[in-house]
Amino acid sequence: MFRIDPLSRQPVYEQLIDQMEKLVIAGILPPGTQLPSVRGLSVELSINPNTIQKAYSELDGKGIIYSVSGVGCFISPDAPALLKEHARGKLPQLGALATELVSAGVDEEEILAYIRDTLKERRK
Amino acid sequence: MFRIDPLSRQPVYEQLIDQMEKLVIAGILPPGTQLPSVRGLSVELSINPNTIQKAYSELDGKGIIYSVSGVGCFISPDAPALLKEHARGKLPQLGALATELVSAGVDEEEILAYIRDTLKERRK
Amino acid sequence: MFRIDPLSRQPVYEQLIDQMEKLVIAGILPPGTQLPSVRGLSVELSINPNTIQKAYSELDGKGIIYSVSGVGCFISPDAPALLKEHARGKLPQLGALATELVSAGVDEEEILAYIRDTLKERRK
Amino acid sequence: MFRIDPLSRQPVYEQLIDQMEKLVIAGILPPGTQLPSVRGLSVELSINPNTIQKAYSELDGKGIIYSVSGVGCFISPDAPALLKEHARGKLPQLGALATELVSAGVDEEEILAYIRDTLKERRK
DNA sequence: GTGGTCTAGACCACT
DNA sequence: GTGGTCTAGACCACG
Repeated sequence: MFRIDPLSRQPVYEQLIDQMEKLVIAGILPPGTQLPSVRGLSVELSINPNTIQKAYSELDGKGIIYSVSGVGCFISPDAPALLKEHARGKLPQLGALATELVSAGVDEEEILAYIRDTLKERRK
Repeated sequence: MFRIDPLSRQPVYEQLIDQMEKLVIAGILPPGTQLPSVRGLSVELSINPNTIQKAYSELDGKGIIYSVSGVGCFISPDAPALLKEHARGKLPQLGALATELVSAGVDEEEILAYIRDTLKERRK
Repeated sequence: MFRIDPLSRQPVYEQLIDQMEKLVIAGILPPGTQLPSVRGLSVELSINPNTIQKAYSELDGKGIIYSVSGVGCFISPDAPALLKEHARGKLPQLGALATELVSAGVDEEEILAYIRDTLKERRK
Repeated sequence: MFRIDPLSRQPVYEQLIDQMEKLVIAGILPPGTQLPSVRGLSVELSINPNTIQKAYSELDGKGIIYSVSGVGCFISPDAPALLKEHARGKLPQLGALATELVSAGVDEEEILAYIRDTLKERRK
């Protein structure tokens, strides 16, 4: 369910958070779904339980999941809304990247065409 | 010439590299230009000389600059070509970001319009 | 009779205790009243019997209720007195909270007015 | 500077957070102040560095402090405003406590008088 | 030196 | 069994 690259510069717990958020956005983890237990996931991914805990704890802090002590962790009802809200905030990041490419001599139309193609590919 | 934000999550030496590369791409630092000395830049930016050194040696490793012992560092003749090559490699990154936004419910047309506007703004 | 929020950070058994105590203070559960059986309450609230048991035994330890083997649990004659005694002990806690708010810049009069309003609301 | 009670039910890292916030509100730690280092504080309080780290990390997440890797942690410029904003949100908590006391038979005037006295004491 | 991440292993409270 | 906290000790990147 999760794929971790321990060699990545990105911390393991952040990889977990990112993947969890993508699964929620994709609707694969709808609100109310119970997440794998801290210990269970830790053996499955051969990662220390504390690292899983840290990821879950941050997601809890963001309101993406809620955890009931002694029971388990669950996707929060507000999770999809929160994440969609947050996504729109990444538009400037995209604009900056595009600007950087154009400055480097990549043609504007090429960029737009590339994005269109990528998204078309996605729809299949 | 350089603006460093010591509070940024991005390491100072990476900020130096990024800005140097942008200046080269913009043609402000054409090939052959001599760079400020490590010591000089360190006092100007009030940054540890080791940090400047690290940025310079990474740029050297990439072939963006070359250093002549006892004389100084200079922009490499291949620098613009190298950087433009490298920029095109970032297209997939842009596609991934766009895909992420669309998955989160941002409209495709909104994304393309945003990029067009950003680039139009840039041309002014 | 009881409302349990399993998502609350407060343990379920403590929620039970608090609500039981409030019912006693309010006079809804006068001394001598028999409490619901552990098993009965557990199915009614869909809660683990152990959790009910823990709440009852803590209340027993405080002297709020007493349990007669094979018969059931009952509100102790001293319960109202005990609880009122205990309530007065919370005054310092209230003072500390008020002090904290004032330190944070909340106006003293605003605090007193808020309390007056809250209590007036209660009397309705 | 900090007093930790390892026997308290409240986690050590939360005790640290609370005390830090109170010091900021009291103006003892104005914005820009550098906090004790993770390791330094850990030996001073004879607490594991990870626990200090967790406290700092949560304060960073809230925006109360910001941490510069390799340099240190500092009180954020927005810290006082953030905390004062948050404090006003505790008014309902105070109202609930007062209601509980009144239900238990404590006189309303006694409560108000107690608060007034506590605050008067504070001003000295 | 600094903050940040990770592992290993332990203990606790709750259900 | 669950999540949560804590300790001990290690390693990394940064300045």
